[in-house]
Amino acid sequence: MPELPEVERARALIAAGGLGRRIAAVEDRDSYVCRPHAPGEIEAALLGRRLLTANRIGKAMWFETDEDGPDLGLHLGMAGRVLIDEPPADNAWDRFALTFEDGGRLALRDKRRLGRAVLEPDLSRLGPDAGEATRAEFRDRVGRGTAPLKARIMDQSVLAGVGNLLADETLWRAGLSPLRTAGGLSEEELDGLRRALRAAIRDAVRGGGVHTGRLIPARRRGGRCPGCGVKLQRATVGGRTTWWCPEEQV
DNA sequence: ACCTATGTTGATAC
DNA sequence: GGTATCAACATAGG
Repeated sequence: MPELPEVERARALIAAGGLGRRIAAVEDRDSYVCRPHAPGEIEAALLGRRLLTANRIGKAMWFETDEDGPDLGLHLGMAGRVLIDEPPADNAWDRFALTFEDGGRLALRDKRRLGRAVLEPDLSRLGPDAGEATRAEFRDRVGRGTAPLKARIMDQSVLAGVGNLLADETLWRAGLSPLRTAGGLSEEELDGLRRALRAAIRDAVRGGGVHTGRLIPARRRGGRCPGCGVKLQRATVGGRTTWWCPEEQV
């Protein structure tokens, strides 16, 4: 699930219901999800503090804490979700959790364990948020290199937040082939790509996730272009399964 | 049983 | 430096 739109919803959930509550306990026993911290380390740093702010760049979230405490970083990985004030999963899928003094709870529920909880997260290698990059920034960063366009927009150091599904949806909306060489796009094409990306993000945040996109339901065997009805093409591009319309995406 | 697939990221090799 | 590949994790399905 989690690409930029899902992460934004998780951030908003925490902003609305997770701030200002005093932390009474921390479940940080999963030393893979909490690496490189040892069990108990995150707990020791956060006990008695409260989350003050809920921030996001791309798919990365972080929260400042009071009393000059460390920031807490959360990443949803490939299958993570944030839950607030829900009972713990009986099956051990809650890989990290804060229990508040009032009895409530904030949990990172993640079967796959590819999510992350970490103190003082390193955000230095992230590009600008995919929804916030200015036109000049976007032209400059996306419109270079010899990698296929899809790989370029999914590179988190170029632009933060675009995942596999959002990439396919965006390229479809923009009418651009995922196979185009990033550096070969015109300024007009780059501007159009930026517009398509911002619209796809806006729609997905409103709709509840990137799955609510127009192309996404057609990304399956025999799927057809929602625009012209031709059979979608499938291939591996940038290491990820990619679907696109061979007619409309040039 | 065995192979493939799946929203991510990181290390590694060319 | 940029790009490509594989591995990390767990589960589902053909």
